Amino acid sequence: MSPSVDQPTLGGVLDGVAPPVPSGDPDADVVSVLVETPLAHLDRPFDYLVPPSLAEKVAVGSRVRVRFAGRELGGFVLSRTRGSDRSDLAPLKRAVSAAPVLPPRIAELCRRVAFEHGGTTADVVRLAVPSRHATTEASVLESLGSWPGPDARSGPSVGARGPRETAGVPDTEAAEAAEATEGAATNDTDATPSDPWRTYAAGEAFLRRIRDGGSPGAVVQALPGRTEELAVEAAASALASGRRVLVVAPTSAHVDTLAAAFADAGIPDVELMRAEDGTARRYRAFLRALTGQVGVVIGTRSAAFAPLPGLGLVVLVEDGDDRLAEPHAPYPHTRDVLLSRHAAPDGERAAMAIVAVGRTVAAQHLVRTGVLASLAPGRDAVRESTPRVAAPNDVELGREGPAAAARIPHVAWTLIRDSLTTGPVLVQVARAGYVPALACARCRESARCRHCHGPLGLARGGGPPSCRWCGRAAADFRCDTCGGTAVRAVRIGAGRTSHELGRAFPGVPVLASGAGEDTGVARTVDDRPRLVVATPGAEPVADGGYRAAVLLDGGVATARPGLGVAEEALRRWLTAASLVRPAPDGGRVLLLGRPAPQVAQALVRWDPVGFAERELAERAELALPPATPAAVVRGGPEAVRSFLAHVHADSRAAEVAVLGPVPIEDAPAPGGGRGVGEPQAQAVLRSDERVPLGPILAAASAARSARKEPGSVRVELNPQDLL
DNA sequence: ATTTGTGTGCGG
DNA sequence: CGCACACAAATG
Repeated sequence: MSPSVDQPTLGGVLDGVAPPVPSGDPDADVVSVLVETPLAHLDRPFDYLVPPSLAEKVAVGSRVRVRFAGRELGGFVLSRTRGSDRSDLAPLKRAVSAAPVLPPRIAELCRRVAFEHGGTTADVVRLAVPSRHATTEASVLESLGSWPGPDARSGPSVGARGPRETAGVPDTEAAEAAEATEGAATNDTDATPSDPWRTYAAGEAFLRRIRDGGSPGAVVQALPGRTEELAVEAAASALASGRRVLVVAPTSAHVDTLAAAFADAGIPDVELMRAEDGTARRYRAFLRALTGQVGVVIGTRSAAFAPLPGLGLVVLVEDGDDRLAEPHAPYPHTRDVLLSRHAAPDGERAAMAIVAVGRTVAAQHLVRTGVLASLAPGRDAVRESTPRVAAPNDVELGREGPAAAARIPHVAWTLIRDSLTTGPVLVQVARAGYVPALACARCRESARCRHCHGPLGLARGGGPPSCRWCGRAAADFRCDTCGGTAVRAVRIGAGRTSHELGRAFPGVPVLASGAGEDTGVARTVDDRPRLVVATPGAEPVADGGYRAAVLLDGGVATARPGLGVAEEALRRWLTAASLVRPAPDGGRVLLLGRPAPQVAQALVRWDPVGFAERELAERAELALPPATPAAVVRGGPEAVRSFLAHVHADSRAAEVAVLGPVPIEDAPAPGGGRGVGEPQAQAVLRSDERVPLGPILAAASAARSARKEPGSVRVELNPQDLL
């Protein structure tokens, strides 16, 4: 984010030398159209005449079809004016619909996001506006009477219990007026004590500012199980200020849980927006949000663009989850989209709360740069509401001796056995296929550690097989069952591990939960004793909380190469540990498998903020994102080379370091999985923090497009998987 | 990408 | 001079 840079403006007057065209009709009905062309150098609005026959069906924000470079393309009306400085305008070909699906504030949002990521506005609009569903549109139109006319300054009125409509983006005065006149009527907000926010020194002040129509921003470290309450209370405050609320979470399961919490709190007019809902449902939710019929939208990634009028608060839940990273160009992260709705000077200026059990390095960077405040609970609150965590080292595990019958380290066996007497126990394993696990080459029985009988696996970087439980290297393997000495690789995940644990704890029901498992993902389990074996992200919530959790594969999670691996490991452990009862109620967590000590300590001390701070400092020292912005450029060697040539020619790029290009293997070709085996190259651009990379990247893409240079490049800003 | 405009070369 | 082709620029 760099608000100080000059940005092009949608619908702005074209610069450059004006061609000597005669002035057109001063009364002509003219629209500025964002044309859906894939050409990067044509990312600017174009004017068209509105033929009288289409005058009624065309509105600002509506879909149209236009003739462009000889072809008929789709587009969106950005603005409508009388008269034009040129007389040779082409007429609109067709008005697709009167529905103003791309209102100016969302068009501006798309343009800003495109600008920051070096992509085109049309690409971002494709992410923001769902595909049209005519039947649904007709039914919503009928329930509404009519779409707002082109001159309407606000959407249609909302239901009696909904928030008051405010004109466009409500300014502080409008919000204050709403509060002054109707604040007392909505005081069911005050009837609900804002307990979860009292955990934070600045929590109540944060809520008060939202209620007063302000737009504070904060990153909040949530205590286990409190995320939903935090979101509900913040939303109630924004609604009380006469503004609307957007909540974005990584998965449908998160959305369901949040929706249930909002329903319990009696908050009306909540709409859910999820990618998997299908065209009709999705378009319906979108139109209801657009027309001001809902006060709160809760959704997954694509909901970040929800066109809520009078947006007063955006809440981002669990921002470290990789499902919030957009997989389509220009790859904007949900965090960046929502940040644009919070902090952009010409944006909607909504309040913002990033609520997560952990703390991402990216969020900590926003704290460090003063964009968002940091709210973290005190030590006492943490001790009261989190389980006791232990991460025994080799020595501690080694002292156990070779407990012959034990199939897992004695401490873990004892913990699981004792905890199972009163309720469910969670075992977190790495995803199937993620761990290169080993089996006896002869009898296919899984290869076992001779000390603790844990399963053997191979580290990613090579080296001898080692135990996934105690971490000891196993140089000389001998199969317990058949005496074979050779091993072979197998895929091992929740299913396999649950089978093994089932044998270790006969009579105990075992449930495997994971995306790649036959049994699928379970969302909840009851309070009865049970072993639950889950892969990260697929942990069911236990009624009453797990009595204990054992986190296997700790070393696998932290030993992989790559930026953000430690952060991701800690996030996964915290997520699993958050499902365990707090320490005062006996909750215990055991982290096994030789995790990196600093990361393990961050879990033991339950200190995600401190960890993120140290990680951020390290990234700053190494000039890595997010401390230092970086972009990855991938594609055919020639395409990458020409892209870099344009970057070098850009005077703004004087402070931009170019690393590479280097040949890479296995990279997916831009635009899909095709082109496997074609040579690929990668370069990394690294910027001085004051030089935003977005416009430089966009200019290089535009130049390549204008010159019809062959091939394509994939440009991604601050990717999670750098290195 | 497609169209439109401009320049150049060569045959007439 | 007129036409065909090549290349560049614009695309409303």
